[in-house]
Amino acid sequence: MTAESQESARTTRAERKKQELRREIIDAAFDCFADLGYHATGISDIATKLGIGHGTFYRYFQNKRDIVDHVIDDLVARIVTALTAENAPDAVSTLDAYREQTARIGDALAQIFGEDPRVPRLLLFEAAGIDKAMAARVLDFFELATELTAAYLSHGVELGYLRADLDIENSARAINGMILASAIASLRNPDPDDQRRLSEAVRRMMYDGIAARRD
Amino acid sequence: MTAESQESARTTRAERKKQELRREIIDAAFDCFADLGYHATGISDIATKLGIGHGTFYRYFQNKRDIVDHVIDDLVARIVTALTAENAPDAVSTLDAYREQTARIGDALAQIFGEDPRVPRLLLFEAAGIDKAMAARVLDFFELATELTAAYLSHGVELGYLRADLDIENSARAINGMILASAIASLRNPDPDDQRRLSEAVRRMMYDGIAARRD
Amino acid sequence: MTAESQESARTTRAERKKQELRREIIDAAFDCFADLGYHATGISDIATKLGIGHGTFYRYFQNKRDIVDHVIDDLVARIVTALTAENAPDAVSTLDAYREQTARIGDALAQIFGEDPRVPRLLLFEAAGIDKAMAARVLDFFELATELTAAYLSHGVELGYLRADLDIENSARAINGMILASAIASLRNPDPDDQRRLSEAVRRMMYDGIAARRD
Amino acid sequence: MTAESQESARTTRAERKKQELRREIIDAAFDCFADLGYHATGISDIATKLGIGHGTFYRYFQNKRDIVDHVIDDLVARIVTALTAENAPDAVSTLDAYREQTARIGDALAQIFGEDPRVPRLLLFEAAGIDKAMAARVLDFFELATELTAAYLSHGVELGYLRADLDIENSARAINGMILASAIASLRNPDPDDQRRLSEAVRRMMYDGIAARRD
DNA sequence: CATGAATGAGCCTTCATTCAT
DNA sequence: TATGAATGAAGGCTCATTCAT
Repeated sequence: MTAESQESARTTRAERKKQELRREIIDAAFDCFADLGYHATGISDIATKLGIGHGTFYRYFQNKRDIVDHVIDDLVARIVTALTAENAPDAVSTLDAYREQTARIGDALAQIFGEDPRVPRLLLFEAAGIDKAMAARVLDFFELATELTAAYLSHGVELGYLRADLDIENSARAINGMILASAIASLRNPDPDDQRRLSEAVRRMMYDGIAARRD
Repeated sequence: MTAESQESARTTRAERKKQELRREIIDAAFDCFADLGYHATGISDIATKLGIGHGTFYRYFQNKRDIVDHVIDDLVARIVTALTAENAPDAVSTLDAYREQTARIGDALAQIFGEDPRVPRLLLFEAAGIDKAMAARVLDFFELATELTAAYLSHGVELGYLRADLDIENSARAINGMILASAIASLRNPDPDDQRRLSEAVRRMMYDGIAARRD
Repeated sequence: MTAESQESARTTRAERKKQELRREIIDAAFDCFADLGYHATGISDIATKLGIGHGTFYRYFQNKRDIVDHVIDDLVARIVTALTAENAPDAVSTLDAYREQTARIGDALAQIFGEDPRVPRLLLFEAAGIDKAMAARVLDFFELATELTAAYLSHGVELGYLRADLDIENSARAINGMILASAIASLRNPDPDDQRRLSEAVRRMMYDGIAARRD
Repeated sequence: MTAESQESARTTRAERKKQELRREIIDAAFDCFADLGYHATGISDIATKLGIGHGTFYRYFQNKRDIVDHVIDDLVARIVTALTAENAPDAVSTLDAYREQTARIGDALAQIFGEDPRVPRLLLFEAAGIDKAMAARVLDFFELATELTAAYLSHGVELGYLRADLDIENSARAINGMILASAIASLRNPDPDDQRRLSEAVRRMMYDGIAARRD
């Protein structure tokens, strides 16, 4: 092994350690922000939770505002991944298959929101109140979610299993609103059965509406 | 005019002035909280906006936390009033009348949310991030809204123009989620036409669902 | 009755009322200062206790600092009166009569200090901490007390029933220190029997000292 | 020098510096409280006197109320040390030795009170007026002083050089009252000669009383 | 590179005092 | 004359950020 490769290896290991600590700081910050709220969280809370000096924090992140951006990045990535993984819009071609896909996506979201209420709390209740820029980011996230949902609807309309006159974008917004309602409901009542019932009600709303059958 | 009635008149005028200023402080606080955010707002911002000394603020409200409660009270009252005024759940008895009522309620909400985006911003984006207690209030508000909506649905099921197997409470949550989505959408895009289209999409979701007709 | 005398009578009555209220304010201030302490007492506390507007206070006294001076004046006058009334230094001419006089004075002081612990508390524990000027007044009061006591001692030395080589002024200070100790002790323990025992110990200290008899 | 000992040395140095600054803050606070009074002293006064930022103060003490407790702790410890050092109650066994011991203790107190009038001023004039809790501490201190003095008297009674019928506790209070009078007198008149004369008058009061000899 | 001591901007809050009614 | 609404100086305290060690 040459001196260079040793050098490289050492650097790499140091680099890896650095990345690890960075990750830990983000996770600790997530915990603190979700538990105490952004404003009530001090940098020292995050540092103490990790057992590091709070000066160290500033070697990894510019300032308090910087870290919360990364925490939210993380959150959004996690949710988008759950929404897209194994569930491409064009993977189905019948209404029944679409219904099943909808259910799968719903389950994935319920998984994320339900298993850790700090996720929806931070995203819905904390983030937007931090400042204008973060509020804009939250709106962007909703818009992104609209686009994702709209892609599914769009595909269904093209294949003919969804209404031809569907207002795709706004229907996507409406559907996401119902998902949002689920997330909020889980904050108050984390019971999985109740969450499943709400999920079911959302799906019936989507497919059957609320009106009595006329036939 | 007797001394007594003068006394009474004077007291009344003073009392009225006091109530007026109280009102103005709530309104100014609403402006500040919605524009700058709760945490970025100082008592002095509120006082300056009114041209009063900041000590005066404390003659009308205990502290910063106190005023925001009153601001939110106000907001909730305004919304609940809009939802219930002239629209008792039992005022209609057919699906068509119900659709119209739904539209009226939707318009009233759009009026409130649309005409002043600071209303949804404060309620949805600022309030919950203030502290745990306020987050709980926001959840309570959603629950209250659920109950209001559920009352409409319940009436419709009883009269037979809504599905007999409707999961009333959860459907109410789903519907409110769509309303919430409208409010959020209006934050990004205040265009009344777009809001109307979204409203329409929500109503079609409720009555027709998204699936293509099988006939 | 002439118009003039009516005028005069009315003025006099008004004047009397004014004096009464002034008195009441001083008493209420005494209560507040003794109970809450000078700094913790607000003008509004005094006004509220009397059921008057706190603006009215300023029609009777210049400011907060002004009233406390009057309260202390009052206190000092009460104590000096008790010390001098019926107990002129030259009223006695034998050691036994002097002992009795000492006991009488001691009783009078115990009366004042013992029956209302707020008196010594305000004078000893509150007053001196208010500001430099008041601290000086308290020192002046101690000096005045020294002079009063010294007058008794001086008379005794002249008549020969007290030691000829007595350092009158400093002995007066020492005696007053013992009285002071009694007042302080009464703050901790208001039991009249204990106070009487302490009084007795002070008198024996004065006449017999603490040493065992050599004879 | 190993890395460990370096580490240890550094820690120790930092620790020592910290303790030093803590000490300096207590001393500066003592100065301010004694000169300006507790209420008139701001944290910034203390910080400015030391040339540190006022935020630094809060790294060493909880709040303004906290520091004054430590200042008083310090004062009490200093006085108690002076009273007990080299002057155990059982170190003497004759009246003459006791007289000398009394004189030594008196000198030690005169030293403390006389050389720095801020000591008695803070303890007697400022402390008790701070709040109820501090007033109680001052009373506790007087009680502690009573016990210390009583121990001396008790020993003297046992050995027979003090009166067998001496009311030990109350005589201790009386003696301490005279000491208190000395301290107060030194506030007005710091002349050492005058203080010595007062000291002497106190001792004669203790041993000879004020009455003329009957022989 | 990690640390935590030091900093001070900035906020909330109190309350003595004034003055229009 | 009595009132109490209005005022703003003043001060305690927090905490994000910096930087010497």
